[in-house]
Amino acid sequence: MPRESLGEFEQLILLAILRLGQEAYGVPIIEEIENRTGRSVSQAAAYLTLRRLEQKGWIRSKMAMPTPERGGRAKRFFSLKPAGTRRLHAARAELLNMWEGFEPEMDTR
Amino acid sequence: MPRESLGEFEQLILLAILRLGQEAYGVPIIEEIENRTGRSVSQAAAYLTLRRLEQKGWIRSKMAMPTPERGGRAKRFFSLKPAGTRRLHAARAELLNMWEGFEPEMDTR
DNA sequence: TCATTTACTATACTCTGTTGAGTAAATGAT
DNA sequence: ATCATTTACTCAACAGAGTATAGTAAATGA
Repeated sequence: MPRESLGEFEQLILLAILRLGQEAYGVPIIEEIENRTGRSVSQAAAYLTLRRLEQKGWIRSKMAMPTPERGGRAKRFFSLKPAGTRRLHAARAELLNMWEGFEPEMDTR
Repeated sequence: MPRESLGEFEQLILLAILRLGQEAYGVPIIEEIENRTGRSVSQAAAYLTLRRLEQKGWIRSKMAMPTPERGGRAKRFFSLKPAGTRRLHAARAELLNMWEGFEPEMDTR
């Protein structure tokens, strides 16, 4: 059985979906994480994690029609399910509580 | 080879060490995480993660003398090494960037 | 001497993260 | 039409991180 808490990368994926809203499909999700964290994200890692998150019931997905542009294949769009939003919220609350009062130390390297 | 980024539980352990300062040994580390996150932490999970973090060079440890109290065995005290502080800082920065502008959505439920 | 308390360890296993390569379906050029 | 190119997604194998169950070790107190 999967664990209740979010993995570190799972959390980034959920946050990217939250941020992207209607535009949340594989490629922009990867770009969003790369742009905002500075790390590089492989497609395989992203899509596999997306599938696992869907299996756990934290996100849902739906295929869309292909778009008329070069290489414009059909996209699979993702959105958060209530359970996923709750997990994200819980993960944030945990970290805020752990950081509480120590933000200054953190910011001065 | 271990990965560069912090695992989800590793991050909690490092934060507990940061918070506890001179008092950072196994038992209080576990209690700090339990009290601030509400989840239960097994001793095995904590000590194993501590050992792995030390092997990676992110924390250091030192055995202290036993204390004169019932069951007062020698404690192993932990402290952050510069590399660990940097990883913690980087993990926080990544999440802040991902959350940026979306805190309100997160707080409403 | 032995039960009790505090602190730490061993082992095995599952879940999560990462890599390297590959497939599929669209358009554009010749 | 055919084939290179672009965009989007998939497979399979493995390494790393997280968890559970159980147990050991070294103190004190009765």
